[in-house]
Amino acid sequence: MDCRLRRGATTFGSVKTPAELTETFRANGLKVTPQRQLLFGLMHGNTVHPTAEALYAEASERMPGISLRTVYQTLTDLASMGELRLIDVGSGATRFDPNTDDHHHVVCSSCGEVRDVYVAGSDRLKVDGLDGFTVEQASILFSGTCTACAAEVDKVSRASARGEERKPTNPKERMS
Amino acid sequence: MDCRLRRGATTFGSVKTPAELTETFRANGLKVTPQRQLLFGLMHGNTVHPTAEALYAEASERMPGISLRTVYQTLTDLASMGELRLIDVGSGATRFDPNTDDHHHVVCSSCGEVRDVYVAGSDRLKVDGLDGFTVEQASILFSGTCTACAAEVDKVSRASARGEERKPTNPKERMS
DNA sequence: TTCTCAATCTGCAATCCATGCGAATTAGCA
DNA sequence: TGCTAATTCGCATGGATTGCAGATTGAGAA
Ligand SMILES: [Mn+2]
Ligand SMILES: [Mn+2]
Ligand SMILES: [Zn+2]
Ligand SMILES: [Zn+2]
Repeated sequence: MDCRLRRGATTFGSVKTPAELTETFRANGLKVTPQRQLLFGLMHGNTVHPTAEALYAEASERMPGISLRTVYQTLTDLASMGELRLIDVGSGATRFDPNTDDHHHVVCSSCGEVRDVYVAGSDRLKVDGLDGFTVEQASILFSGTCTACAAEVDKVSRASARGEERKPTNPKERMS
Repeated sequence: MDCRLRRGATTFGSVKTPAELTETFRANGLKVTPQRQLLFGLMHGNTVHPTAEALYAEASERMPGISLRTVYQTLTDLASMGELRLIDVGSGATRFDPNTDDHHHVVCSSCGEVRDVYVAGSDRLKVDGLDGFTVEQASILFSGTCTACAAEVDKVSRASARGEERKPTNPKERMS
């Protein structure tokens, strides 16, 4: 199937609904607690690739007192059941992704935004140096500048050309 | 040029020698200390993608008393001058790579070994979902099993078939 | 060569992210 | 309704990296 077809789809691909996750948890002998249900809901259709801390912040609004420990616990459970992917974009904290399709990511080196990208032909890459390695998986991380940040940079450089003050930079960044 | 030509080459590509790095440091107004020279040497031609701790261990043998802080400092300096690449294979600690060629990596999910791979055609990938993003860089991380670990697994499974004990697993692993 | 001082080194504290642990609580079932 | 294993939660712990400041030193000046 052409990956492009996925864009604009009204469903969330193979992503399970909170109700389905409830089923899955019970089927695996795990209890379904209010905390877990809340997190099922927060992750469903979530495309921002949040960190545990970010989810904890959201969860805390709806359920004051929920612990960060429980957020980590539940996310780990979901991941070990294959309902969630752990993403590392090199920004320090692990990001969680309910999209379990075969896809990759772009990260904005300015604001840290992470988006899904679908890559065609990644399995046909000519790779030299494997030297016996049995490759089971490939993950591609693109990095660059999102449209919003590009606009911002543009605005700033124009302002700078007018001799105005420079705006402060945004987040922390590492790995060339 | 065909990447394959790089294999078995007698030089280290664009990698600078310790002497050249000394030049570069002085040219940038940085002092050349014994600690830095030691690290220049330890990194030159180093293909294992060591962590800071690993380098610290090596460095400590030749220069007892050198501090981990200095190792980090020097590696960071080298990286910010573009003489070193920071690699994140998701194993927790950043790995340092004197190979500044355009290349990618394979990591063995069993023993953690990291090897260079040269990928042809990565710039011709069909990527969907970029949605305005300006991509400046793509890094591909392959993961799988190295030949040594594959042999080990094979040996173990054969032993297991004979009813013997199973060997313990190796390192820590995360991210599917 | 000696002087001088900014750059560097080192040890330790602090930070961030994540996990271990154990007492209190609770979901799910009899 | 009551039982009990699973879960929650707060706190301690651990790994990786950076901040800080006093002691040390490379390298240009005299
Ligand atoms: Mn994703
Ligand atoms: Mn490399
Ligand atoms: Zn951005
Ligand atoms: Zn291996």
